[in-house]
Amino acid sequence: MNQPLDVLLTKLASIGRLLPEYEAAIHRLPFRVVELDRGKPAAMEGEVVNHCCVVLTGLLHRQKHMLDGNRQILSFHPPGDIPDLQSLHLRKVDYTLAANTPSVIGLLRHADMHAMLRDHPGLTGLFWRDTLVDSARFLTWMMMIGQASAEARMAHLFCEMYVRLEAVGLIDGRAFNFKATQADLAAAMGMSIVHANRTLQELRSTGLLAFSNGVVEILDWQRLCELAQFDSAYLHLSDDQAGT
Amino acid sequence: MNQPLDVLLTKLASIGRLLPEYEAAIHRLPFRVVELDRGKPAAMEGEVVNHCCVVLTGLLHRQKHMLDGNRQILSFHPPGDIPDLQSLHLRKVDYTLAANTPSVIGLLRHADMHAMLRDHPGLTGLFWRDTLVDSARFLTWMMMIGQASAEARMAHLFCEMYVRLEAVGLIDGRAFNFKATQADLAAAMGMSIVHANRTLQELRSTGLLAFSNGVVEILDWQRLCELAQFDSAYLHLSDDQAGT
DNA sequence: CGTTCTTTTGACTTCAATCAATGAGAGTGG
DNA sequence: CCACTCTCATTGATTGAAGTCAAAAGAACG
Repeated sequence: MNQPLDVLLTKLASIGRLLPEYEAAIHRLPFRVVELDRGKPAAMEGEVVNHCCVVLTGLLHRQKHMLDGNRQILSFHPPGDIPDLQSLHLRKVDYTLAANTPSVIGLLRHADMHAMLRDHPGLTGLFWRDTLVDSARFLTWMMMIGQASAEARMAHLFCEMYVRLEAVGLIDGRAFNFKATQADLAAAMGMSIVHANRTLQELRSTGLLAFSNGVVEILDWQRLCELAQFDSAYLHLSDDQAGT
Repeated sequence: MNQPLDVLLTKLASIGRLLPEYEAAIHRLPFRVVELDRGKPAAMEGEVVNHCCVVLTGLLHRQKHMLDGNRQILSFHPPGDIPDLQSLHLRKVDYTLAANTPSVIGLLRHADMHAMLRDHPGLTGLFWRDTLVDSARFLTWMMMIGQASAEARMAHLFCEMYVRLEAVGLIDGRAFNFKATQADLAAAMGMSIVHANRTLQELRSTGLLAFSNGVVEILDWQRLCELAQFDSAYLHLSDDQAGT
């Protein structure tokens, strides 16, 4: 059965135990499909929402603006993610969620999700866990932005995208799609566009990766991880799924 | 009734609706009191835990180390916080939780908490919400570290501490205890110690605040907020507590 | 009181931001 | 099909913010 929400199931299975009962419940969930052009918002800072969205294809990102207009990209969201799952309990969103690439999303009504979670408390734990993994990624990003060199930061971002996309089967050999512009990368890593460009050139010239036209190819995973000081533990893929 | 966990109730009430039924359930929760000297860890990076801790007095912080030894302080936790609440569903912790000030904490066994949440699904929502507010703070920190000037970052930290401490009644006039060293502030804001020192001097000399011997006094809240571009919305105090 | 931790200062260096152009490609309309 | 416009990537020159190094001065603590 090839249904739109399958990628969500893959994602959930990658971070926890997904019982057949839960799969069935999720497949019963009503959703509305929406297409987004690049740059178009799915949720705006300050808005109060009563639905969340699951990424079906494409790539979304969250960003937050300072009062003076500067923006920080907080995270990227490949298919399978529910970037605004926290809106279930924090209905006023405090970031902008936008399409980084032309994307297709599915809108899930809070009411439907609450009903589903009420009937399946174990699924509540899995969704909660998903928001916690989200949070764990922020910890690592914060550490990288605060402490790592520009080169390490940039390398780390590519490492993370590689591992996360692999978890949902979106890696083709050693290459994957990542259409973020250099301005996006700069906003994500807290550096200027010019510096992002030069940092990328550094990574390319040392033969760690290729990146052009929105396609990344990892050329030396080993050295890339070393440079990035990358340890995928923080993504909590298939580690303790203990539960009670 | 003046019980050790009262400060936890105050904290929970500040971010959501705390029913009498929930208060009673929390007061029935068994816990073990532990005292921590400054610097002593309550949880270590990589450890698998089966309890979490509620801060009763003092101040804890979370920090994460890069492979090369650099550390980033991720958050500070005044009384009422459960800094490692996420361990309920992410049992392998990926940060170190340590006492920033000599502190007293209460250890809560996961098993007891799971049992309590099973009996009170609405309380599950409130605890979930707490972890989401935690996460929302990371978003803002990340934005500040990535985009703001050193002065704005530092000012923002003091603004946040003020508002959070006020929510649990730990502000004395315009002053509050905050015994972090300048090395801690530097590690929290992603800057060098020397620069943290100079940034603090800047804040003092412009008459925005006083800070010495672990006591902060806000001298000009208005201007401090402006400089920090501080907007407390991200702390989600008493905003939408909608639920289903 | 000596030891250790923390704060502060000055001098110097470097990483990264800013400013200012120039290319390179993709899409549009005449 | 070719100008025209956009956006995005790239480069060089310059400036500036923040890091590093080193040392001194205070505080805190047995």
